Amino acid sequence: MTSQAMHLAAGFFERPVEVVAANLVGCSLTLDGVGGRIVETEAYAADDPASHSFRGLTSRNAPMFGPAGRAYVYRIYGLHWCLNFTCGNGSAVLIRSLEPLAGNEIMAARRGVAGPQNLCSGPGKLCQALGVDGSLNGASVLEQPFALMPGVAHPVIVGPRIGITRGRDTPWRFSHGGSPYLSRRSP
DNA sequence: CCTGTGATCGTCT
DNA sequence: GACGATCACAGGT
Repeated sequence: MTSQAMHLAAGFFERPVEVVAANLVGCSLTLDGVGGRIVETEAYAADDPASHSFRGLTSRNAPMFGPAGRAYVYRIYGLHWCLNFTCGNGSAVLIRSLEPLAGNEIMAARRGVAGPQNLCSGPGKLCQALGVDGSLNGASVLEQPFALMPGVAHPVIVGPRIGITRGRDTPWRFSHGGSPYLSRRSP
C-alpha cells in the first residue's frame, strides 16, 4: 500500500458541488506538510448569483470551467488570496477555515500572530498560513504540494454563506459544529 | 460582545 | 468608475 492510496480520489470532486463541500469538512489539507483539518467550506455553482462563474467564462474564473480537482486561487479586495477546489461545470468549493494541526509554528510565523485560533480561521488567513498564492491557480489538488486525505465522520452544520450580497437564500456554508477554529461561530 | 471603517487593486461594467 | 466569496483594529455597549 502506498501513501497515495490514502489520498482523496479524483472522482471525489466530480459530484454536485454542495455534496463535495459538505464532505470536505473533516478532511485533512496540507501544503508541503503544513495545514490541518478542514472545518468550514462553501459551495458555489454556475447557476448561482453569488458565484464568480455566474456571468460565464472569464480569464479570472477559467479554472472553475476546467477539470474537477484543481485549485482556483483568486485575489480579493486587492490584498488577500482565497483557495477553492474546482468541481467542474463552473462550480467550486471555497475553503474557509482549518483546524491547524501540522506546522503550527510555520503558520504562526507567516501570519505574524500567535494562537491557533487566529492561524487559519478565514479564507484569507489560511492562504497566508499555508503559503497559497496565485502561482497555484489551476494546479491539481491531488498532487504535490497539496495533500488531501479523508477524515472521520463528523456533525456538519449548514447555514448561509458569508460575505455575499446575492444568493443569500442558498444555505451552502458547511461547518464542523462547535469547532473553535471557524471564521465565525456556528449558527 | 458588537458595529464601523480603512486598506488596496484586479476585474467587470 | 464601482465593487468585492476579507482582515485587523478601533471604539462603544
